[in-house]
Amino acid sequence: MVTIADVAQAAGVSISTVSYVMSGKRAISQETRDRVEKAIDNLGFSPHAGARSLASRSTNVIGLQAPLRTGVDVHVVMQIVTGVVTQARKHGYDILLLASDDSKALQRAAKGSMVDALLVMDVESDDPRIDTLSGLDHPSVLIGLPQGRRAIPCVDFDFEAAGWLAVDRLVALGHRRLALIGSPLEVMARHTSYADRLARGFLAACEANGVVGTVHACPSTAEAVTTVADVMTDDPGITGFFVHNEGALPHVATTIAQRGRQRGDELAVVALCPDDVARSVPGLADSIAVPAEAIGAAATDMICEILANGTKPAVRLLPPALTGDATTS
Amino acid sequence: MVTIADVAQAAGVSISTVSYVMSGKRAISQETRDRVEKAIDNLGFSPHAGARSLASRSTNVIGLQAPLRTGVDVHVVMQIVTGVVTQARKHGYDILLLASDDSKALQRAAKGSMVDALLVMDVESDDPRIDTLSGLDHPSVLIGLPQGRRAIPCVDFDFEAAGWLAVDRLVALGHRRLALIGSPLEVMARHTSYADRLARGFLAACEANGVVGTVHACPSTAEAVTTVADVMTDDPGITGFFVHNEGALPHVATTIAQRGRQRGDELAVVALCPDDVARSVPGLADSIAVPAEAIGAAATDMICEILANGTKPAVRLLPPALTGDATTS
DNA sequence: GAGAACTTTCGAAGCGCTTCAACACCGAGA
DNA sequence: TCTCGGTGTTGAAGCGCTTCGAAAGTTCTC
Repeated sequence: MVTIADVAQAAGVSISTVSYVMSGKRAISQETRDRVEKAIDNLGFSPHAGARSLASRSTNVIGLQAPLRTGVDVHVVMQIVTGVVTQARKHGYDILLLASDDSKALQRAAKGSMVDALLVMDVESDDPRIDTLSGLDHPSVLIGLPQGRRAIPCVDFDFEAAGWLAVDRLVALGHRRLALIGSPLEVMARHTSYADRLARGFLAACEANGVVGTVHACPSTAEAVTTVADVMTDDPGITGFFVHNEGALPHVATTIAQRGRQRGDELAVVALCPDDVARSVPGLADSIAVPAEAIGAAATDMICEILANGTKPAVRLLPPALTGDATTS
Repeated sequence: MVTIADVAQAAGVSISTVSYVMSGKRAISQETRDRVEKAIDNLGFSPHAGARSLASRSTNVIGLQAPLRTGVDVHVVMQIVTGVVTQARKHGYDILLLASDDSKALQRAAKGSMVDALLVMDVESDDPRIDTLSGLDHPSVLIGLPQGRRAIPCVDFDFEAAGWLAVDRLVALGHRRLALIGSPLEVMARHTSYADRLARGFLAACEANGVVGTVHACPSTAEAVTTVADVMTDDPGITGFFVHNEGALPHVATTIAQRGRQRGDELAVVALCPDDVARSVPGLADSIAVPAEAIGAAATDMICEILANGTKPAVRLLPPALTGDATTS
């Protein structure tokens, strides 16, 4: 193993000079700097992460607690993680993936000085982990938006605004009875933050626009077909659909298209999902993109800024935007 | 911050005694052990990961290079990662998620002493990373099965055997003309290890059984419908289908079921995908499970064993098994 | 009853790095 | 010429832990 001492010797300088060349925390003459950098390259030196973290009291690692269960929104989770990992590297950080989604895992990482900060995904309304995080002296950022006091900074997509946007679009297309085909029942039941916010925005917008809107839970499997069929049978007047359910989307879109053809109706579907998912569903005119990778990147930026400047807690919501036909019409 | 010195003082023993209590590397009397453990609990001590890795020259972290791109098989990737992370914790290891999928990332992690070992997913036939790994003095395991010399241990699902199993099943059901509806063209084109192996097993089994088998690339979007329709039109004699394409599966299954009803034919579909994906597709009688989480766990077990015992490189392929109706019939 | 053979505990030397205080050197101002 | 403020560099003191060699105490064995 090549150590900083080897580099120092090769460059004919002291150990501390090498350290200062690497960190840039003190002025070093160009000449010495060149010599040291050449020695580093020649020897293929890279500093020992553990030694560094011991001496500097920081690890350059961020802990990420991601919901690794298969289920709804695998694509979204994956893209958020990608965004986090990629952006973190740009700030010089690495990502430690925490195994379980409980408070213990967070404490273990923090108290063992394995990470400088924590990023937590899939937060529920009054998640016990929020208290845990407050008790830690490591900064943290939530990806999601819990209810109540917001002691911890949050980053998320603005699902409420997305609800409004979808309704506006459907109303502009002339639809007066709208349905939100949403997350599976269990997700709605446990009041997952985003499902709640989306429904709230959707319903408020319907009311503001003077149109009728209903919210329907929907399994994210092929059974979605039944759900949509039921909705359409129960109220044949519904002509505008807003779908937020990755797994169900293809089934739902197909079913609605078929029915529309059968009935000779002008039915419209606005989907809420990542752009590439939307593109894989044929005949989907309108969609609102969930900028999953951007969410991950934004959360990472925020935590890096906190680490760098010690800034205050904040909430950041990424605004929704229509893609597809709507943008060109 | 609570250090080992605080614990030692509280327990009235020396620092090394505390260390030995934690590591178990030397005999400590029950009495002292109790006292030390109580002190650890009381003070809420957890050792500093960096200090530990500096002194012990091992990090208890495994680097994982996962393909984080969205696309085919998100579920499979996610489940493998879950398997890795979960199993790693059982062995006392944490997972560092590498950002990019190139050799640089591997070297950075290894040479910076950030990890004890490396786990690499999504390996292609002659992947440059294999040479990189050989050059490192960190052990590594591939999740996948590259061609050629196998200097690095590999763990994967036995796709070739899965091809045989599917054919056996379809033949047993009386089908004499079979089609493999496989990965998207780009995956087949770059000769991704698993796609090749699956086709090889499928075709060999067809020949051995004296039946006709053809292999078809298939987009993993709704366009899969067209592909299957074409296949069925081109050769109406095909009655047995083997589908390995997560995204396409629901579309393919539906299309085949419809056609079967229209034509009054007994068509059969065997799917190759994780169990829960299979369950979400209605009317899917037979499926061969891709034990994605088990693959991740097995790879982790292997690397932990190498770390612990310095065992030799090996290849481990998890055998396929039928689930669904077939298991009960 | 003395030495061998354990068992249990401890002291101290690092592991490779960061960082502070201090030093050497330089040209500038008095 | 002497001092002063910079600038560039260094020595040494840790950071918190592991681990080796040895000491101290205990039990056997002949």
